[in-house]
Amino acid sequence: METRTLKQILHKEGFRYTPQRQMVWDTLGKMGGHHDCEEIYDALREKGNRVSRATVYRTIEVLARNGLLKKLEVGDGVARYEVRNEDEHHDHMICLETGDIIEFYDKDLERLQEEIVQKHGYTLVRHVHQLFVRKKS
Amino acid sequence: METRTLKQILHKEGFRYTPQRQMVWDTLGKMGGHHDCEEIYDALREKGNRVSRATVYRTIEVLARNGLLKKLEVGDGVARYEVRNEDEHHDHMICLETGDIIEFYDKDLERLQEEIVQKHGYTLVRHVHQLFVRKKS
DNA sequence: GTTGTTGCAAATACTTTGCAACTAT
DNA sequence: ATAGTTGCAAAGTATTTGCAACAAC
Repeated sequence: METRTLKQILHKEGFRYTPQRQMVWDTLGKMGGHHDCEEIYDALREKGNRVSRATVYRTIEVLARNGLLKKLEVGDGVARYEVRNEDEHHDHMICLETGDIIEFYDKDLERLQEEIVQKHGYTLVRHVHQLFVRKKS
Repeated sequence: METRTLKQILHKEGFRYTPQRQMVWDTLGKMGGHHDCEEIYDALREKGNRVSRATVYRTIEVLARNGLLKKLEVGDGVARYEVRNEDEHHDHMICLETGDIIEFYDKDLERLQEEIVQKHGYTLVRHVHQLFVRKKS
């Protein structure tokens, strides 16, 4: 149940701990939800932090590579990120009317996917499951 | 069991029937599988057809909008397209080692998705389900 | 003849990269 | 001191768009 600090995690992976990385991480944590780099960049600048877009992109990449963030691509050409919660996996439901992104998890669904993949002689590494929906009329 | 020609379909939707659109459609049909615009463009030029990239992009868009093509985005920033088969739906399994795209369909999975969406008060419009896999070792 | 379509090149949108200055270790 | 990181602007990649010439209806 050890909660490592960002500094510890970065060091363990051979990366350096910098104020910019901490800022990006903190901001993402405070924002919650799913955000693209531009939003993160704007949020940082608004709070008076001096960071470059390039650093945001690079930091996001480092954080995602180390499992701290989860990348979400909805198909509009913009990558969004969310803080990854170790012990909680979920997929997304995207409302076509409002753009809302709703998280969901279904045990049976997860199991079924594994079975399908196994049946084909593969091992499941990760998956993307997005349900594009509309409010029930 | 009426198989409409591309010409008929386009006309019905208020679009014009042009040799370029027919070429793109034919090429996609002959190629089979999943291809991005550049591949379609190249295939066309190799066969001596004079088409512009812009027309390929625009034609693909028209065909996809009218349900003739299915767009597939794997997360590498390139949209791929495949000829849509009216009465056959499938999802994709992407091999991380070889890049192979395997199609699969599972009835239970489809049903389960519907249930989940309903449970949240929505209607399922479409979905993206991609399983990123690795050959069983 | 009208209006949609094409081709070209320029523009766009998001993301990546080269490089010199800088900073964590 | 060394090697990774930053910021900037420039480059990249995939895709879209303005517009004049053109072709479908």
